[in-house]
Amino acid sequence: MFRAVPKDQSFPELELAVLERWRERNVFAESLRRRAGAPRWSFYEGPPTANGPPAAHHVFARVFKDVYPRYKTMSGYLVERKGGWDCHGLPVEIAVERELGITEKDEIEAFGIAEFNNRCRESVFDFLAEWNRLTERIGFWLDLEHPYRTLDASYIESVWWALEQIHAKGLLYEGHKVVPYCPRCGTALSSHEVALGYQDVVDRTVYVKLQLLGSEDKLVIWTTTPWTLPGNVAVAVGPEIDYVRLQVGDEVLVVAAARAEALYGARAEVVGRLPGSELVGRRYEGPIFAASDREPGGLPVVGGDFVTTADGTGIVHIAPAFGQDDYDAARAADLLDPTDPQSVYNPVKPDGTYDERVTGYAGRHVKDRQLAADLTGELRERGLLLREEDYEHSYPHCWRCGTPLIYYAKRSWYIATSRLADRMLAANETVNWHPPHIKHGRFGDWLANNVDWALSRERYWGTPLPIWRCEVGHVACIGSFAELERRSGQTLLDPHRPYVDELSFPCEECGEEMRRVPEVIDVWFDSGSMPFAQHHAPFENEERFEQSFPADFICEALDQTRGWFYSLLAISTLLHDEVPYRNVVCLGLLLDAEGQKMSKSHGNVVAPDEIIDRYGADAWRWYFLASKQPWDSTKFSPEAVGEVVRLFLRQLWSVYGFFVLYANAGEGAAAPDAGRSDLDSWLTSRVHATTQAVREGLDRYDATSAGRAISELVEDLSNWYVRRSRRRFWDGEASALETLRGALVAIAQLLAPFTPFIADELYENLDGSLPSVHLCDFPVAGARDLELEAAMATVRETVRLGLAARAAGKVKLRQPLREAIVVASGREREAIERLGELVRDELNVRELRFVAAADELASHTVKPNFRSLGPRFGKDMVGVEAAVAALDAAHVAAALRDGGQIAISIGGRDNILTSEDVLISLAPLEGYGLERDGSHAVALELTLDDDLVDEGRAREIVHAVQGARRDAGLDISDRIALDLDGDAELVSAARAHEGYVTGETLATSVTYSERRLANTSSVTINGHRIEIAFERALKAS
RNA sequence: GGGCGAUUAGCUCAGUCGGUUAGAGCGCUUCUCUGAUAAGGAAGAGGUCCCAGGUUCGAGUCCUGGAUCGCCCA
Repeated sequence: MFRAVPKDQSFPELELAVLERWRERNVFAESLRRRAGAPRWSFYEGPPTANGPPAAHHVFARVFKDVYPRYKTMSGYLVERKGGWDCHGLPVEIAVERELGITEKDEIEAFGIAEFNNRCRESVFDFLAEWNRLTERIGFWLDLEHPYRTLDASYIESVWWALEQIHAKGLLYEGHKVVPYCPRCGTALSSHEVALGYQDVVDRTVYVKLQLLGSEDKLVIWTTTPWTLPGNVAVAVGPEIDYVRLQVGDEVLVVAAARAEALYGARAEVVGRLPGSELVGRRYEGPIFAASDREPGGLPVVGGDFVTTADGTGIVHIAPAFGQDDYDAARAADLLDPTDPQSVYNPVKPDGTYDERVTGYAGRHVKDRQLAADLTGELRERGLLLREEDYEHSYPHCWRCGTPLIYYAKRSWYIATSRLADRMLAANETVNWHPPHIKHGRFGDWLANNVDWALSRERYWGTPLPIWRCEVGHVACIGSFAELERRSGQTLLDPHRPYVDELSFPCEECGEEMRRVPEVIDVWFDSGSMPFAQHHAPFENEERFEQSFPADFICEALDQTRGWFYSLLAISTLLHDEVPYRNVVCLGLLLDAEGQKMSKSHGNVVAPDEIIDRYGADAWRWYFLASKQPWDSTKFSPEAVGEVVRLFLRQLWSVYGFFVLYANAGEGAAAPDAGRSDLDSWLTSRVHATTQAVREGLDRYDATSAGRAISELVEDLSNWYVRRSRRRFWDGEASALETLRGALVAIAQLLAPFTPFIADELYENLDGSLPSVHLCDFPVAGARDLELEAAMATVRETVRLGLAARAAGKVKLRQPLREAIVVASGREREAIERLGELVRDELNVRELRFVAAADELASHTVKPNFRSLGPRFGKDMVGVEAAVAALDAAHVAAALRDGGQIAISIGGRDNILTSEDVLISLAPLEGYGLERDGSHAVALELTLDDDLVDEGRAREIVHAVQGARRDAGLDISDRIALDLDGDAELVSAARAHEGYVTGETLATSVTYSERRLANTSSVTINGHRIEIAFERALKAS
């Protein structure tokens, strides 16, 4: 006996029971144990930060992180799945700042770095329990007991090792980074802080004329930030851009041709043209503003690809201290040494005032309201000002104090990744991206435009940069705790600040004391180090690193192209010159039902528990996996998950319940077995086809098509196999039951990676030979019977047309009809004849009659098959179309139906067409009840005789009795004593088909008009009344 | 401003190598079937495949330009 299946099973409750079973049987660990020694398939978990609650989009990612490892495990691989937590970083610090009610760095230092970092250490795991609970609840199998944590000393030591390796290769240097900077607060802002403070402002912009040395010409530059002009060291032109020389009054001005009209209209005369490349290398009179440390003379014109003609003049003023483009352009032109911070000319002090070098403006604040006017005034007096105007644009402001930010060069430690850009691009070529456009699109572009990795952060809660430096400037990069302790002679209690900062040691070169630099590193370097750092390699477990590197599979959302996808690749390339992952699934964003990004501030965040408690984890997983391709953004609505439950899970559950009901009911009964039917063979073939499709889908990381293939199978199972096999189940036919059970077990195995709970429940009850479906080997597709699959498709099409004909003739399905006339011949006729019982039964007709041609019922039309003929005839298709149209359709249909050929003449040459090349369709003639689609057609004989009417009435009576039985709450196998009374037409029909009526209703006796039985009901059938009375009879007959 | 992606029925989405009359599910209307089914079946309504050019015998599909939306970067 199988365990009874509750019809209204709550899936969330079922899942909790399955989870309990997994725990008891230790199934996840067992699934790994059974693959010990098997080939490895490596998965890397991209670590989330657990200082906030998990949300819907985390579930989305975790479902995709789960499905492929489960599939690969069932397919025979050892798939270890070590969890991980990203622990450091500014978001954690900000959460603690908020908790402490502070916003400034000096407040943190006053509070104490040790205590501040303690708070961070605790805060980062505030929601750990919730993450662990949700991870388990959604069935994401991940080793949560031994996760890697980026704050652990062992992890940090591995990161130090990596940095030391990079330093040893000469790829770690101190340079400048131009960062958004608040001159009032004296602090740089991170990108998300900048995003908080954009405002539309009107700025005064100026056009400045610069005398080109050795020429009469003057270059015209444009800037929205006049305060940066004292920092000018060069101007940039686009080498590919065309420039014009304009005669304006007695001056010749040079601007981009594309800007000339916008700037001067038709007033200026073009007196010359030249490409930007001819300007590169010339010099202009500068510096623009006098400075005590700068000699008057010439400054260079450089080339820059970033120069556009969208606004301005096409000639860009370059102040490397005040813009990243400027900095990069100056560097590219060798105007500064990236490893020497002093080489960046920066006349502005960190407090936002000019230093003493700037003649006449020292001490003035760059955002002083009067400053721009004063600078402009001086330019006007010196005859350099061409024009000034207001310019409205969006500009970032400090979110704390509202001060306009300036872009300002700060010292920063860099990794020279740009020197390895070619290696990273080569590595990227070997990666299998899903979707593929990421490779050469978003990610490839990012790599091709690679700039050095700005590694350092002037913060507290992070992996400390392991660089010690002496007063002289000698640098030591420490790659292990042991080395640090050896050199310092002290014990390292905690590698975090402030403890690590307390260790110092003499410089090996000059003997001066070396102290650690104050910075911590970018958290992306932490997580990108996980391939080795998660195992504390190379200090220990080196073999575990080697076994798991590179990852076969990683999966994260699209925003990780600049994040983890990059940091993994960069670090792997820096250290090993190897690609760290082979397959990447890159998920789109999760939006709300209106298409808005989910965010706390919008208030449209969906709490995972709401969905799980209402519909269950399987439903949600199935929704994510099978409803659409995951790489585009997904509009998520809870109702859509509910739809999945109804359409897929309930349908599957219902078939499962049906099986158990009849398998248990027929237990012990010696049912005659007619053997496997064509329907059984068809179902088995469909299972094999689906298995093949699921494997192919999952092998190419396309869970969506794999899932849809399973949907179609369950659909076929429920709406065709079971529907057409009811009688056999009722009779307890062993081969039908066994076929259905086999199909359900196979479906459970196919579904295991997708909906692990319901799959396990089905397997447990229907098979159970292993402790869990997740310990099974994934099914392997057996041989398909393609001929039978095609035949069944023809039959189902025939049935569909027959039902349509019934509907058109307004004849109820319970009313038997004499015959159906099917237009079919050859292979199609064979198929329908072979499975004729199905067609007769489903259409409720006594006979099937075949006509080879529907000539009496319909007329033929023929059209060329463009798909097959197009490539053959190309331009001549117009002629082909005409030639085919000119053929006698009935003749063509007859000839081709028997496997013949026809000839058409194109351009004086005969061409042979086969049945492949011509599409035949039918148009019904007037006056026939014919349903047709393409070349298929079915007509019904609608005339009824008494015999048919009686049989129809008998079926109606059976239907009524069954309804009464159900209403009385009888079990399906209860026997009854039956009495029928009422209009003579109905009673006589029942008498005429007494065997049928009693057989169908499990009546052990039937009487007429005696009315001695308990349950009575009255039913009207086609205007006639019948009284049904029955009571439960003893089962023994 | 730059890059990437998307745009197909009221909604959510398929649409293979360019090929015939562009599909499914949901929702809606009507009918029907049912002793597993909260299901199923039939019919109907519902389409400027974002727009404009181009290539082609033939374009939802390829190319160019544009619009709108989203993401990333500046």
